[in-house]
Amino acid sequence: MEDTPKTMPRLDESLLSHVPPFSKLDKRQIREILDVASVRRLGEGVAVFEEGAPAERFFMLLDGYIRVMRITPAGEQVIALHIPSGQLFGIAKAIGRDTYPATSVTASEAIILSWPMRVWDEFAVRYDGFASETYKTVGQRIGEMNNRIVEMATQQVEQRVANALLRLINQTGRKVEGGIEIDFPITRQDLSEMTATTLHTVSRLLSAWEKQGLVSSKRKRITVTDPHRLVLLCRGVAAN
Amino acid sequence: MEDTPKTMPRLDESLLSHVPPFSKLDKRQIREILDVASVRRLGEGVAVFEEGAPAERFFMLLDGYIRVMRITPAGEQVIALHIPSGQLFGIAKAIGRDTYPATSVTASEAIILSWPMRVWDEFAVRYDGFASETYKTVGQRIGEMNNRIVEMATQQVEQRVANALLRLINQTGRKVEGGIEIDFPITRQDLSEMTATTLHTVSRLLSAWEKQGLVSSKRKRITVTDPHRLVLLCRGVAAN
DNA sequence: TCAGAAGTTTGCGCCATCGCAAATTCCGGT
DNA sequence: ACCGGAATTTGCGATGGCGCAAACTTCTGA
Repeated sequence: MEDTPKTMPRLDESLLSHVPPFSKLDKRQIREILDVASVRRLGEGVAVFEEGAPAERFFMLLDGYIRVMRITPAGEQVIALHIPSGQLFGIAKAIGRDTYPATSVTASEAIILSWPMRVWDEFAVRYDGFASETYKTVGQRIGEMNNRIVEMATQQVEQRVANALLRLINQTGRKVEGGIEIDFPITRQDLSEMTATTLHTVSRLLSAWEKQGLVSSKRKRITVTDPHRLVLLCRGVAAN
Repeated sequence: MEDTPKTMPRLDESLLSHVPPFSKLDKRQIREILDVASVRRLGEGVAVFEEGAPAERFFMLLDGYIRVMRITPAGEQVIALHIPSGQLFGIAKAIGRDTYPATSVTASEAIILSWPMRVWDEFAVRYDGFASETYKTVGQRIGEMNNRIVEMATQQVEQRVANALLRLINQTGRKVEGGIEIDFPITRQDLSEMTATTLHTVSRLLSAWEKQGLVSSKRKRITVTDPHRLVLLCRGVAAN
């Protein structure tokens, strides 16, 4: 990702033609949609919107990764999920809210389209499939959150971290020689904020797994070399 | 609740006139809606629908409480939330799903209206405010789940249980002499499944709090006698 | 009225995980 | 090439909360 510096894309119809909420539309309609969109290219670690702010725009991630998180009164961060490219986000309107329920930050360099929230209803009535597809997205996110809750309630740290890694390589994995790499820079700290543990514990786990040949990692980079055995860990099967 | 045996209500317009998704409608419209509804009176602990089942109907809780939960492969239960009367539930359609994402069970005696899911779209186009209000409900649930995740990630057991109690008395509390009682039967086990801990730990906490005059409890009944001091506990302030 | 089931309380030992601290490695900037 | 900050690793001690077990209480139904 951040290895390949992004150039500003031309706002071409092909950009959106494979994105679910827009995929049923014809060229003219996509043109209309792009005409009211803004594009931004952001570096890593840049906030797109903050929890509680009035939801004035909604977004679509063209390239890169977005991290959605919340911050506690005590200042601890909890990472809720990562959004891969091709998804809408900040769609407060779809859940009847007028403020953003969480903060979102770029997890890598990213290219983002956005529209003023007021065109939402217009899109919903004018473009067939737009509303229903975005509700599906909401449904998926709810499902993920649900799983997250069950996971945190019933599994222990090792399994949670293994799960998080697998989810990351599923959603954002890139094949490299020797395994599948998480496609954006991620620290032990980040991983700990995704799994409700500490960076120390994550570090210990990764070290142990590296010794056993399950993963290999550098600074801010993690490659899963043996996804299959990692799956076993998730089920609570001890890795010998 | 279960102390006052419920009688089957007449399907009267006034039943729905104060329920958000229907509150903007006139009598004739509510009449139409009731005409296609079924009513059921259920005892405590009865399943309304099961996770994964095709979402053939959606529901509205007229009286009582519903517990929404998931069951892990290992058979552990995790209680996601409680629904108070006056809310729609099982609204898979609103999140673009065709199966229920969780199991729901009556937490008390309950009276439930339901409609076949196929009338959903009809309601959405025909009745002003129906769709937008249900999306708000979805938004609220997402907010609650989010909070739950943050809570489990950052707080320890004592705070989580205190939080759960406060949430319960806010949503379902009933004033009694000496405090606010949770309005449906709830066991230590239930509370532990809401807070990702064990019934033993919950029992110990309640005992300790009872000694300090924060709560009083009998079998399946919990009364919060000093909500204010319980709030302090949530913030991590040690009791006395 | 009694027996069994269901729910609750409490003690005790253990261990997964945290918290703190210190050392080490890596990387970007000048 | 070097310096300083960021990220990572690892050790060690403390402990919150679990798991198991046993006793007790409260309900329900026959």
